Amino acid sequence: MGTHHQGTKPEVLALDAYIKLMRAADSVTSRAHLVLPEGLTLTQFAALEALFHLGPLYQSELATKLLKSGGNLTLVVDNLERDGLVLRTRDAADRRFIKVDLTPKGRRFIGALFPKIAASLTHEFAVLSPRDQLALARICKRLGVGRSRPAYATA
Amino acid sequence: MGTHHQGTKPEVLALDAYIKLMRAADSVTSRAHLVLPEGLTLTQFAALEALFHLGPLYQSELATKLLKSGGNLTLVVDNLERDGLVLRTRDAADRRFIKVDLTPKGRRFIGALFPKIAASLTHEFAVLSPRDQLALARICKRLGVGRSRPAYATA
DNA sequence: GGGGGATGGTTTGATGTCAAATCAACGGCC
DNA sequence: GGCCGTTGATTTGACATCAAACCATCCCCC
Repeated sequence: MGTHHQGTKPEVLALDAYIKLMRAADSVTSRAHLVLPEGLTLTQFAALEALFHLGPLYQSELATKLLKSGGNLTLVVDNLERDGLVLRTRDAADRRFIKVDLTPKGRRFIGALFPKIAASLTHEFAVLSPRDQLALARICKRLGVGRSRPAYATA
Repeated sequence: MGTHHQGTKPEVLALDAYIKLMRAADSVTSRAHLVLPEGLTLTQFAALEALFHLGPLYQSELATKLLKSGGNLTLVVDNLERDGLVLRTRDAADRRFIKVDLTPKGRRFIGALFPKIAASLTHEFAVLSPRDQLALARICKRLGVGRSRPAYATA
C-alpha cells in the first residue's frame, strides 16, 4: 500500500479503512439503486420506508430520521406528494407542524417494494459470513455517532 | 431490534449491517466535511488528492478513480479551474483527451491540506482498535467490488 | 395582551450527481 | 480519401443536498 502517500502506521491503517468503508458504501448504494423502480430515488425510498414502518411523521421528524436537512425534506416530500405517494396535513393544534402520511397508493407501493429491497440487500450481504456481518455492524456503530435509528430497527 | 419490520434472521442481520454501514459512512463524511476549508467540497478534495498523488490525469481517468460520471467530472473540474487550482490541457496527439493537472497554487494548496485531513481521519478512526480497523477494511473490501483504488493506495 | 425569542417549514443559491442527448475527434474499412 | 462507428468531453434536465435567509406561528414573560 501507498507508494504514493507516505504516512505513519496509524495513518496508513486509518486511511485504508476509510477508503474501503467509503467504497463499500458507494458500491452497496449504487447496487441498491439498480433495484429501485425507475424514477424512485434512494431518499424517496427511505422516506416511504420510514412512514411505512413508523406511521405518519412530522416533516421535522422525518428529516431527523433520515439525517437530512429540513430544506431537503421539503423538496423530497414535494416530489413524493406530486407523485401521489404521500399527503401533507397541517396540524390543527400547532399550525407550524406538517404531518406527512402515506396515501393508500403510497402504502401499497412501499408495502410491495420493501420486501424486494430487503431481499436484495440480504443477497448483497450474503458475501459476508454472519460473523462478519455482526462485526461490521458493531464496528460501524462505533464509528457512526448513533444518532437516530432506522425505522425497521426502532423500538 | 425490529418491532416494526419482521424479517427472517438473515434479513435482520443484513439490514442491520446495511444501515449501520450507511450511518457510519454518512457520519465520517460529514465530520470530514467540517475539516475541509470553507468552500471546498469532498469531491473537489478527492480530485485534488488524486492529482497530487498520481500526477496529471485525463478527465476520464479521474472520473474512473473517483467513481463518478463523466458529466459530473466536467463540472467539478470546471469549478477547480475557476478557482485556479487545476489546469486543462488538450492532448496534442488526440484532441479528444483533456489532461488535468494541478497549478502551482493547487499543488501548494493540496500539499498543505492533505496531511491535515489525513491526521483528522486518523484521529476519527482512533475510536477503533487497530484490529477493528483491519477487520473493517477487510470486510468492506469484500462488500465493495474493488474497482479502482484511491490515489495514495495505488501502486 | 403585546413584544420578542424560539421553532417548523419554505425558498434561494451553490454544488454534486446521474442518465441521456449532443458534440468533437479519431480510426478502421472499403 | 471519405463514411461510420467508437470514444472523450460537454450539455441538459431532474433530483439531492446544504447553509443561510426568510416566513409563519406559537408561546413565554413582563
